[in-house]
Amino acid sequence: VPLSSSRDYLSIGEVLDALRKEFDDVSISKIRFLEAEGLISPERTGSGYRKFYAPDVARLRQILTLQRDHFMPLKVIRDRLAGMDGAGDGTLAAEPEPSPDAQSNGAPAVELDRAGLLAESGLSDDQLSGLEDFGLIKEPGRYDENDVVIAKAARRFLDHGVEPRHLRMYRQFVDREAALFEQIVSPVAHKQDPEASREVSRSVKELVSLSRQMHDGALRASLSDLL
Amino acid sequence: VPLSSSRDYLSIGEVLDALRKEFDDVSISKIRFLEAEGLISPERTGSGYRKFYAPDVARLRQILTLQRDHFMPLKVIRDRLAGMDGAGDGTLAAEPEPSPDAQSNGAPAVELDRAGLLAESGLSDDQLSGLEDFGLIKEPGRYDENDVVIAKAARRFLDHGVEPRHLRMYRQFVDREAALFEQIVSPVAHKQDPEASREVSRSVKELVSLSRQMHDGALRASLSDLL
DNA sequence: TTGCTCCTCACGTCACGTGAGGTGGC
DNA sequence: TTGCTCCTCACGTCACGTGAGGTGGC
Repeated sequence: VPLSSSRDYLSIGEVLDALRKEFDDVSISKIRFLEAEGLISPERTGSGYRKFYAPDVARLRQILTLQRDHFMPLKVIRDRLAGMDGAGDGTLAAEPEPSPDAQSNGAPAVELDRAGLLAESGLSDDQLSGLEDFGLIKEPGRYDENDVVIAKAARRFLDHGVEPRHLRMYRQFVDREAALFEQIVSPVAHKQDPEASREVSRSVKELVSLSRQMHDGALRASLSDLL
Repeated sequence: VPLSSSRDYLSIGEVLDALRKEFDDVSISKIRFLEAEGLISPERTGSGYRKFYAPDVARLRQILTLQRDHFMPLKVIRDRLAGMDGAGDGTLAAEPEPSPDAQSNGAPAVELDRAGLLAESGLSDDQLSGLEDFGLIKEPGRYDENDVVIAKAARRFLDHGVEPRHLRMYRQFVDREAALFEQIVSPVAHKQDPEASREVSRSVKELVSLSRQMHDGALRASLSDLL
């Protein structure tokens, strides 16, 4: 969106035009609502018109992404962005390296042992071993939230007569996807600064969301005569 | 869900249990809300408990499907179901055979031409041709809602530098999945009665939902170090 | 008898949309 | 000057969720 030479900000309507290609649910009233809720704070002209500078638009884009791709409610988005505002502006370098397995995003970090995963999923010991044999669960003795999702889905697949070996294709496919996504973000991932790693995380999250949509759309299309 | 021999209906809690495998956003308060809004009218016991007979559960399932898969607001669903109530109860035989591509479940049946799909997705003509070349969209000149989902996701993938040929793997994988699901339901699918075809549709929908969960869980697990 | 399930009714909430009535900018 | 964009403020709405206070069923 080329800016006119005499202005370095966008009006609310211009912001709408700039964002609606990316976010089909954006609206003027939504942008005003987000300001009323304290999520954005654009400057004003003398006569009260909102002025959106590049960082304002970037922040809006981030909010809309968190809503769309991570189903995050506004209250959570507000808290998280407030936390980032307080912690610095992205140019810090002196923070102690966070431990690799500590989730920076405040995820509940489920940790179950084998018995816990069996109880949670309803799988038998043998069935879980089958999933581990085919690479769907990595058998470290400690299982996280992804393992719970996988185990529960597998359990219900088994009810339909699907066997663990059939599920191997998920492992194979996901490996190919993950390799593609890693390749896509690798130019940024190899940079050292902390802003780069946040950008990688954002990109990967969006790619995961796109993957789900692509997979779902294609699968429904394939099966439309049975649906 | 096996019914006890002395009852031929389900309580609201039993309905919840029966439906939540298929619809993860169903709740007791939601079911009660749907009654308050006039979308369902279960009978009551002498003491006021709701009684859900098979047709009530079927109607609920239909409402939830229209919400989830066709993003239909309740007002529209209500009007549509009211129209169908007036037209007959599903046991008619004198209706002219519906044409094979007419959706039996009242889907809005999005139909776009090529220009419409391009406008809706933001893809260029060449990009859409690329998707068609790699089998993601079947180029009949008429596109449905699945094509819109696919095209929009593809558009955003392209923004990330993914090329149409990379997306071919979705086609390949989905073909394998679809073949597995068809094999699973084939014993029932070969029966002739109409109840069988409804059961096939229900099973396939659940398999699609399980597929999404399995895929999502495995992909997030694979990429956890980048998330 | 004891939980557990279910009931109603009022109110709350989340994320906006609508519309009246008015001012500002190229 | 004339549309067009933008402004506020009050109210509406959609789809539920919550919680109090109470009754029913194995």
